[in-house]
Amino acid sequence: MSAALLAMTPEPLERPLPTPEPEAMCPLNAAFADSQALRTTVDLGDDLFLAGAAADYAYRVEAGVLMSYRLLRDGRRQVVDFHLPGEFLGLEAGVDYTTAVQAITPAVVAGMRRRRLSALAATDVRLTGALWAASVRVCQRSQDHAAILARQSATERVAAFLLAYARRVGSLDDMILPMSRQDMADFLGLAIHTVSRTLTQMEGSGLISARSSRHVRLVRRDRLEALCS
Amino acid sequence: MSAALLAMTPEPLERPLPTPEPEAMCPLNAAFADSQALRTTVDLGDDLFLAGAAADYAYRVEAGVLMSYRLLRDGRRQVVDFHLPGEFLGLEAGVDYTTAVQAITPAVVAGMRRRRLSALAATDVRLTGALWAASVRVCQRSQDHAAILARQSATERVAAFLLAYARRVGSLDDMILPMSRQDMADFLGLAIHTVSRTLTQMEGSGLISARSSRHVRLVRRDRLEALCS
DNA sequence: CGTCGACTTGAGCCAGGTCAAGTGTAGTGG
DNA sequence: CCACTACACTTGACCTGGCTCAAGTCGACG
Repeated sequence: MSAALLAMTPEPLERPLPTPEPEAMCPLNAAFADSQALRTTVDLGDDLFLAGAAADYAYRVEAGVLMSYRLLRDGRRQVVDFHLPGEFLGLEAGVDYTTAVQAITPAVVAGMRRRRLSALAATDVRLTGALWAASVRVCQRSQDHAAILARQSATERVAAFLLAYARRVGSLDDMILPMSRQDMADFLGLAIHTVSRTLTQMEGSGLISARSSRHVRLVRRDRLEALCS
Repeated sequence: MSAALLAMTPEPLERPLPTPEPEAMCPLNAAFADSQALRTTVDLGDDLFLAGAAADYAYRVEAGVLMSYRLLRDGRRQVVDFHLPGEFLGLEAGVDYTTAVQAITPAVVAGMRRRRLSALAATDVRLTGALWAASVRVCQRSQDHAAILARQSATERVAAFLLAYARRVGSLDDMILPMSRQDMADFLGLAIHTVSRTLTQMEGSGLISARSSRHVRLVRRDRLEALCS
């Protein structure tokens, strides 16, 4: 555990990706690559699992994009995070999942029993470290997210989101946003209208350009960065 | 998705602590009880460590209350969490701490090298599990916190905070809040004035009674609960 | 070409932020 | 024992960013 733990670089929303380590090197990827991991496709809009369900499986996103979310008692929805290929789901769960996970594009995931993962981890220190490190990363992301939600203005939130997402997909210029405006809004703690207006303003002032509503290009990254106080 | 609505119980902040297992039973407590853990006192207002420092140590709070926080680039402060006796600090860090930790009352902590903790964990599966579980708990708390920050009104936030804090200290009726109004405000993502006004209103409508500004009594827990949508 | 869902845009309002005094209350020194 | 200071907290007045409500507009698909 020590080595993997110390080698870890928890990645805040907006920090260069911590060296997406060579697939072969990451014990977690290795675990999911083995024959016991079973691939499932998830249709657009379908839930992979629901909040409150027994957290028996962990998943690796093989293709597509998913979104984890919670529903509040009054029906409001809080999007916790988006999940891109290569990322893991459910590692940081306790006994039950605390979020639901839904596909926002058609997706493929590799699922693995968490018991089996635990069993493997019991004999593989590097895997243990990787599991812990994965939780740490989720934790950091969530704290970064909280900081944005607590204090930032609508413009700052949207700018931070665009930059973070661009960084995650490794996009150099333009990118497709797979999520709806509502998904973004529920992630950023804003009304859908505010997200829409903010993007329109940003385009108006030349920060971004939008080929279509889900296809944007970050024209002035520097000025967007400047917005993320 | 429809089913998710029914399944969900996204109790923010206040989910029952995941079995505060008997001290003797928890391998983490055992680890910190050993001779290698060294006790330190932290004066009120002093930092135990700063954000960005090398995360060499993990700590267990022995006495007093501490607070973890981040400073944003523009000087705004985000309080990430409060830490009561028996809780751990720094377990979920990566290479560096991402928050600073400050004592909001005089405090005593037991510190332990994380390398040593890792070494112990390498030969003790139960300790490994406990470490992981601790990260998971931090992660959940942080997601709950994010949900509150994203969507709740000032009144909902304050109510959720009071109830969660009461539950954590196990208070039946009244309790001392060790943190300043500003600390609360920075935790809840509100202006200090809003926190103050909200508490005044709550007292006005009989939800709480305040013997002094930091000594409150939850008079109508039921109605406070009702506020946490 | 019509329909439907996703998105945009406008108008008005209000919760909560800002600015600016006040009111305790705990030290501290005379 | 009483000023005097300092800091934490409260309160008021006002303003504004973002929410709500209510139409549009756009694009995909039959």
